[in-house]
Amino acid sequence: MKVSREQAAANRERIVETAARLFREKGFDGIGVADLMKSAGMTHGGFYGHFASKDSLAAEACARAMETSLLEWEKRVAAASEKAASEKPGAEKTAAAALEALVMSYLSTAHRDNPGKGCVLPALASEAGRQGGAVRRAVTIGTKSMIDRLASLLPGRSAAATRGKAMVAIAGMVGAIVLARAVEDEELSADILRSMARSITVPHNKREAR
Amino acid sequence: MKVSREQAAANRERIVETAARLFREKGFDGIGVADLMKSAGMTHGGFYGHFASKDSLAAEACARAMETSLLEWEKRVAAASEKAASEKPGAEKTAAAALEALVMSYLSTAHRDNPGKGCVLPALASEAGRQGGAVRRAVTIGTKSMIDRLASLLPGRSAAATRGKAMVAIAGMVGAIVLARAVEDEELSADILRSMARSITVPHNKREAR
DNA sequence: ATTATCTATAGATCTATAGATAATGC
DNA sequence: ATTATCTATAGATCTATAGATAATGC
Repeated sequence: MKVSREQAAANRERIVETAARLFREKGFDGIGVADLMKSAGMTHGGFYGHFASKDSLAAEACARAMETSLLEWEKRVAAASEKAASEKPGAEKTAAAALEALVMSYLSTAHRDNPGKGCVLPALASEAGRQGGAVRRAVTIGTKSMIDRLASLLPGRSAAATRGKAMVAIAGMVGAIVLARAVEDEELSADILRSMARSITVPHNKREAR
Repeated sequence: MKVSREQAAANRERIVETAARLFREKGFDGIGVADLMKSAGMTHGGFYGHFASKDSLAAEACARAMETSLLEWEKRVAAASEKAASEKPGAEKTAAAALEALVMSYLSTAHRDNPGKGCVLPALASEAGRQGGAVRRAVTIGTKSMIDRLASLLPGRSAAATRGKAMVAIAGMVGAIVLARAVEDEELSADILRSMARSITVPHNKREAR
């Protein structure tokens, strides 16, 4: 079963992508190397030709998943910005529209119900804290990027204030998805997502008007 | 091998308490029955005289941990209320003081650094979503109680609005602790906690004044 | 107080599964 | 990259027994 160099690279890639999905779905301890490889269409033994250990794959899969999420954010921001800019002018309005698009998609039931395709933080963050250094570093980098990206869309009097708002928003979104997934009560779950979305996107001076 | 009936009940109790701590520290899959029993001062074999399975213990430990946390909330609220009532009158001020005490303690570095003694939600929620029904039910009940308790301390024009605020607060606090624990950057970690505490306790019309 | 029974625990063991390695094949 | 295998560990079960509890007898 000799494979070309490209084929081997593609296989490795497939392992990483599969792991990124399955770890988010089942947790680091919820899926084994054998099942992982099976899902990627290979057999158990081949794994160690690509990775030093399961831990090492975990770190890479984490980093990958965070990068992918951020790329999706960019796409969403670009789409919403373009749409908003053509409708009503003003950089402020455009940023607000992009922020709203991002938040609504993050706090959707679709995201809640598909952890394998969603953000790493609500799926794995509590386990990541107990994981090895490489995983934690990936999470740290990804979290910072997300804070920065959100901050760029938020209004604020100072850079520090804006960054603070961004941290509050990210933590709120992560916590809302975590709780919405944990709770065994559809109504409550949806309510948590809705309340959080409202608190981030609706300016406070307009809050009661809605 | 000495066992009175009371001793046996005390042993069971110790297993539950030990599990409540170790599951929060290491995750459901991070600690085995043998090590658990060792930590509780017994040997592996005795476990199944007390519990049907590890799962069954997990559910009980979860429920216990949430109940304990809520009792601690009550103590903190009582202490802060008493202090506030003696200083400046008004039910509103008292509630605000109690809320602040609760939030500051939840979002402290002490809580962040001691998951074994802290809230179940940031410690286990992402895993709980994948756990059996009994664990999820315990988490659901606990989460609702926390929302209700927070709502009772928050101002709001309507019951629904207040409840929404409480959900936002809980999700924000859970997310902040989760991120603060996951991130490998002390400054960022502390900043997340601080920003979240500020966003919950400081009224928006006074936000910039600080 | 003595005897019989019950039961919580220790210690050994079983079975399944996990991560990892070695041998094999193309 | 496959297949077979190794080693460690996990949850769970089994057996024996110390010591508690209950029944019996004086």
